[in-house]
Amino acid sequence: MEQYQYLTFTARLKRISDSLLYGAKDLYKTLNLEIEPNWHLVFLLFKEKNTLTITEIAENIKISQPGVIKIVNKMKAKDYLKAETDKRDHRIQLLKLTTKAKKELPKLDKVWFAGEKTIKELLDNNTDIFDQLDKIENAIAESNYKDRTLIHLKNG
Amino acid sequence: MEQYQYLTFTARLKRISDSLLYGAKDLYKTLNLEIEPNWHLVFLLFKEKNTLTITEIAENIKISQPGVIKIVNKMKAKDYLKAETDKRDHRIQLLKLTTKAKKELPKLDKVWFAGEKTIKELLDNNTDIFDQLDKIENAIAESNYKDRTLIHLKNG
DNA sequence: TATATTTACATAACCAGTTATGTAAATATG
DNA sequence: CATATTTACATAACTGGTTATGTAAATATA
Repeated sequence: MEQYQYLTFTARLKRISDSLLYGAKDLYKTLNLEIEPNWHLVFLLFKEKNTLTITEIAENIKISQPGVIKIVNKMKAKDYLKAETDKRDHRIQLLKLTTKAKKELPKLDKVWFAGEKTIKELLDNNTDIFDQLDKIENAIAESNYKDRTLIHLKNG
Repeated sequence: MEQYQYLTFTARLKRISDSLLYGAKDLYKTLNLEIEPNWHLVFLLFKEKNTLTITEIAENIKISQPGVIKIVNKMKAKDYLKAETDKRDHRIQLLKLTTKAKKELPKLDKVWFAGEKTIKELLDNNTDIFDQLDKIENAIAESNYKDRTLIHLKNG
């Protein structure tokens, strides 16, 4: 399949991201941590702001709002997040880190820092791929896969 | 989150691959095609060999064997693949393209070719990313995310 | 040749997202 | 000020993979 670089691109991205994801799950299990992959994205946001809403989290970590609800509910269930209703707008959940979360954060930070080192290593300290991913994301935002492909089909 | 390039890398790969995946689904639906994303990987293999087994497909398209079973079962249900049992080894399914598949293939090839053009466009004709993905895959194969991260944790 | 191991495929349970849709509260509009 | 629209969150159904485990057939070994 090596000759079909473009046609295998999407599946390849999924395979790599899956491999890192399952690796992280496995790591947390080995370390007896109650966290899951990608929760660190939420924790990172709380470094800059101590109250966040579902919508804010979704916008910032670029995961859909129902996706964020699932993450937040799991984090609540493990006592890492607590919520109170906004007094001025009862639709809004004001989310905060719990005492447990704050207490565990230094330990978790160490694990994420080690994970960051791994990614650096895997990328061989070459940051070019970030620019390339930027370009891809921007190009998709401009016109997505379906629209572009329909145009190519039309133009033969 | 822009400052956390490494920590957001995995989620980013998933997001891009998801976006391309859902785009392809949407495209096929619009074109009233009964195929699904990644089936083209299987079709591509049949260009070189007219009989394949589940295991062979899994090895070549680098999807797990249960994953391939799901794809193959769906392709059978849509009458794109047929199977007969190997007479010498009754565990083995010998898979072949159906008449319908062969008949539709020229049309499908056009769609995949257009999709290939889109990926080229999104990558801005820059093939560097393929080499970078190679490196990442090789590095993971050498030592995976979990093992590497445990070492980094240990070494402080 | 009986038993242990390996192989090929099948099934179950899970995973972390997605889209589509619903509900209730807040805001904008006629 | 009543109604329409928008917003924030919730829920359902689905996606395309994954890992773990099971089963039956084939092969290797004692």
